[in-house]
Amino acid sequence: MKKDQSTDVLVTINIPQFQQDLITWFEKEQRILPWRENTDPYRIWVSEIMLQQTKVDTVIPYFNRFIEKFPTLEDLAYASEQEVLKAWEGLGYYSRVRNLQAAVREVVEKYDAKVPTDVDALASLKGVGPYTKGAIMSIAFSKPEPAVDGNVMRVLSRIADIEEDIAKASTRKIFENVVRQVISQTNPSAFNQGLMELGALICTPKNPSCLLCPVQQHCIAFQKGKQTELPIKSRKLKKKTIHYYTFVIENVSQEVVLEKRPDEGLLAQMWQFPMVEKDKVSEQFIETYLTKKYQISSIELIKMEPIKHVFSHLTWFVDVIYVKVKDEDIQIERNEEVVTIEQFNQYPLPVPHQKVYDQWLSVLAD
DNA sequence: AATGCGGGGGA
DNA sequence: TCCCCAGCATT
Repeated sequence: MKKDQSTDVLVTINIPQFQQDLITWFEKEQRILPWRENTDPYRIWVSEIMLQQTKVDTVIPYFNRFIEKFPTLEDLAYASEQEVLKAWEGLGYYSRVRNLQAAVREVVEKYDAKVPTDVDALASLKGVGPYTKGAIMSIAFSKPEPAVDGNVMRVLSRIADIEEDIAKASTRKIFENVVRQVISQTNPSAFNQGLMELGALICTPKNPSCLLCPVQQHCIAFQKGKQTELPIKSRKLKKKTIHYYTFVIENVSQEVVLEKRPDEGLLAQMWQFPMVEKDKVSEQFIETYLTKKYQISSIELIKMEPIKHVFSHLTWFVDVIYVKVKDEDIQIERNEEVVTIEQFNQYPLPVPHQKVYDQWLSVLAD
């Protein structure tokens, strides 16, 4: 059974009062954040991409370094992919930055390096979805477009007592319709940011601070005492696990082998210590596998600390093996390189392999 | 409509 | 442990 959410909101909320309460609170209480220094569309854009599924505190240092390195849209467009990936190292969801650079290059070519103010042009850019489009339109261009993220769905589900499952893709549109009805036409930027800031600071997932809430008087869930029961969110299935061996293959010159991951999929185009699924190589044949693959004869294998790494959809268990090679030459494949310690900072590594790298360094220090 | 895609922090 | 986080692309 479905309620008519549109009517619900309209008859229940004093919209002008709600807008004023929210905006006044936001203007007064908003956090000082680097991307709030101005409304440069490029900076807003970068911040919005970084903030996807990522907390503000995590983003801040990345944003500052990124903008310092790529101050303008054109700086980013002309940078090398590897340099850009390196600037994103550790932030996760790396396709975000590859899409961002592709989009920025398109803006340089098609729109004279100006972020398009047209909604559809903006939405057509790689990596710019319904949320990011609305965020840029409202924050950078002051246009009254909805920008519905997880915060907004949580806040509005409580304000308007909406019981739709926010885990479902189709639910976002319901909230966009709600926002279209209640958004401030005169200050859509502060309104949208206010909803999100409220979700981050007051209307939190657990233990919301309703007594401090600037829009408490508008909140149906609070009136009903059911604020902790909203939003409704179905949970998802268990993760898969994969077991790997990874090898720190060090030659007599204290260099190691790195391999580049494929162009698509998990951790695309990132670098790692050579890794193989345990299914493919049983423990007793590791030495055979290595000597054959790298065309070497004299090696010593030393077990290091295993690593567990949890992704959003799967878990890696990685056995780390330190391989000291006595041979002069190592035969490597096309996607591999032999790297010195000094060169390491040029290679973007995912976090689990940064941990391997740290282990290797501490061994060398002994 | 469902799934793949990172990583960190809080309860 | 599980959940959550200023989501998007692909199928």
